[in-house]
Amino acid sequence: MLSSQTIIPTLRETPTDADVASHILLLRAGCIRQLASGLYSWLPLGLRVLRKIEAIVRDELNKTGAEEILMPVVQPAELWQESGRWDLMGPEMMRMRDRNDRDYALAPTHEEVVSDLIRKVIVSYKQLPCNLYQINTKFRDEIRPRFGLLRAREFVMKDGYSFHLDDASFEMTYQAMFDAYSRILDRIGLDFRAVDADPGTKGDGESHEFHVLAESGEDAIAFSPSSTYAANVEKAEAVATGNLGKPQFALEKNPTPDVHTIDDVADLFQISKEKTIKTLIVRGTDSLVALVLRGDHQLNEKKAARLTEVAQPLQFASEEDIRSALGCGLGSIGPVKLSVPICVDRSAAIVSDFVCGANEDGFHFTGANWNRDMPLTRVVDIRNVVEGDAASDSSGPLKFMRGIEVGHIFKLGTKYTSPMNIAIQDAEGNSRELIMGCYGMGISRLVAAAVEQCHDEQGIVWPESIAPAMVHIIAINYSRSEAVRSAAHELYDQCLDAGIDAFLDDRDERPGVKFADADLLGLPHRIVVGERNLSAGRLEYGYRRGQLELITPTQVLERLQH
RNA sequence: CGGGGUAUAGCGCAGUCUGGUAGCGCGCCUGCUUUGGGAGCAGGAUGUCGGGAGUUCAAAUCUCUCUACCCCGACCA
Repeated sequence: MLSSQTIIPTLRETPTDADVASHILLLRAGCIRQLASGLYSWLPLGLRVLRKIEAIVRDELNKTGAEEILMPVVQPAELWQESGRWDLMGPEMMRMRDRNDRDYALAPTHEEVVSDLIRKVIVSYKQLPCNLYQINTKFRDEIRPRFGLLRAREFVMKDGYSFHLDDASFEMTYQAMFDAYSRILDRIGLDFRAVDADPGTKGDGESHEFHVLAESGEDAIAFSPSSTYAANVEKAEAVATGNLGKPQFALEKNPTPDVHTIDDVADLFQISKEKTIKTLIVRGTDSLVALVLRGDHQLNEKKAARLTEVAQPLQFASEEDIRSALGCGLGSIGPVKLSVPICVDRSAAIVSDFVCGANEDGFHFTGANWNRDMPLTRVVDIRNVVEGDAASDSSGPLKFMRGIEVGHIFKLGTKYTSPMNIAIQDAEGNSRELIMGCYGMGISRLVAAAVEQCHDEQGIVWPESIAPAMVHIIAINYSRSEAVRSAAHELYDQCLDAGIDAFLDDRDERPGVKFADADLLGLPHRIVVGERNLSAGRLEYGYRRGQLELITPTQVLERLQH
C-alpha cells in the first residue's frame, strides 16, 4: 500500500459530531466517513480492518463445521407476517415497497429467511444438525444511533443459525459456538468477557453475550472475582444476604410535609437509605401492582416485566391513577395497608424497622415491619444488582465493569420453528419441531470496539491481527533524497515479497506530518528510513508505541517475520 | 418520541446581542526557501451563511416555519 496511491483522509482536528474515542479516531485516521446519522462509508483503511475481522470469524466458524451462505437483505413481508414479527418489530424495522406495492423488510435479522430456507431444503433428519452463517448487512432503524460504528443503523453482522432434532445436539453446537466466539475474540486480541444475558425480545431461553471490555461501553457487567460468574447487570440475579430482624420499634405515623424522595426521607429521619422502603406502582393484569424496593436500590424493569401479576409491557401508573386508587401522591406510597397486590424485592423483604410512605399525603411511617404491620406474601427479584452484592453463585461480592456487546448467542428452542412450522420426521417417523439456535456477532461494531480498547492520545494502536497493514514505512524526505527513496522502496518490495503487508508513506510531506499520521494510523510495526542512519546501513524500527531502535534492514525483516 | 444543543469554505471556528452585503486558523493550488515531530514568505482558489417564507431600502444577523446532525433517556450486534 502506497500512501500516494490510496485515499487516507486523515484529520488534524476532531470533527464536532464525534465524541467517543473509536468514532473520533476512525474518522481522524481516515477509516470511515459519515453519510447520515448511523450510516457510514468505509474507506480503504477501514475496510481492510473489517475484512480482516471477517476472515478471522470465517476461519473459526468454518473450523466448527458451520457453513457460510448469503441471504437476501430485501425480504418479503409475508415471511415476517408468518412469524408475527411484521407488527412486533415496529418502527425499528426499515420497510420498503416495490413497484407493485408489495411490502418488504430491509433485514434487521434473518431468522425468518433462514427458517424458510431450512424448511425448503432440509427434508430428512439425516441432514441434521445444520449450522449456517452469513456475513451480511443489517438494517435497524435505531431509536438513537450513536457513538459512530458502535450503534449504526446499517451495519455488518455475522449471524448464524443452527437447527437440531434434539436438545443434546443443540447443546453441543451452542457450546461450539460459545467456544468459537471466545477464540475469535482471543485471536483478535481483545480483552473480553462472556456473560449471562437477557435474550430480550428475541427468545425466552438462555443466552450469552460477549463483551469487549471498555470504559465507554454501554453495558454494565457484574462479575465475581473469585469465580467464573459474570452476567449483564440487567440479567444478574440479586440475592439478599441476612435475615429479617425482629421489630424494635412500634409503627408510628409522622408528619412529613414536602418530603417526597428517598433522599428527603433519609435526611429528615437521619437514617441511611438502606432503612427506607420505596414503593413503585405499575399497571397489573387486573389492577395496579405495587413493587417494593429498598430505598437505595433501583428497579430492574426487565425482571419486573416478567412477574405474572404485571401487565405487559411494563408501564408505570399515572399520577392520577395512583391518586384515585390509593388516595395519595407518588411520594407518599408505602406497603402498610396498601389496597393493591404487593411484590417485595428480596432485599426489601429483610429490612426491619424501616421508614416508608403512609399512603396519606404528607405522612410517613417509621418503625414499619413486615408480618407485624403488613403481610409479606410475595418476595421476588426485581432490582438491579449493585457492586458489592453477593454473587448468586455464593462466590462472594460482585464487582462491575463496562463492556461493549459484540456478540450474543441465543437458545431459541422452537420459538420460530413452531410458528413457521418447521418439523422433520425422526427415525421413528414422528414429526418433530426443530430446535433452533441463533448466534450473532457485530463485525463493524468489533472494529469500533477494538479501537475503544486499543488507542492512546496519539491515535489508534491496532492489534496485529486486524491492523489494516503490518508495517508503516516512513520515508523521511522522500522526494528529496534518492538514497531514502530507493532504500524505502527496496524495503517495501522485500516486505511484499515476504508476504508482509507493508504501507509506505511516499508522500512529499515534512517528517512531522508523517510521524503524526503514523501515530494516528497506529500500524503495529514502524520503520523510519532517513538519510541520517541510512549512511551507516541502519533503519529505525519500533513495535506499536515502543522505543525506536537502530537496526539493519536484514534485522528489520527478521523482526517482521518472527 | 420527550428534553438539551448545533448548523457560516474540505476541517475547526469567529461574526448574530446592536441588520449595511462574510472573515480567521488549518487544509488546497502556484512560486521560492526550508527539511527528523503537524515549516516560512509571497501570491491564489473555494461559500445557495442548512432550506423556505416573512419584516426591511438592506438579513449570516430580526420573525415564523421546515430540515439535518450531535448529546441525555427507553432498544440492540
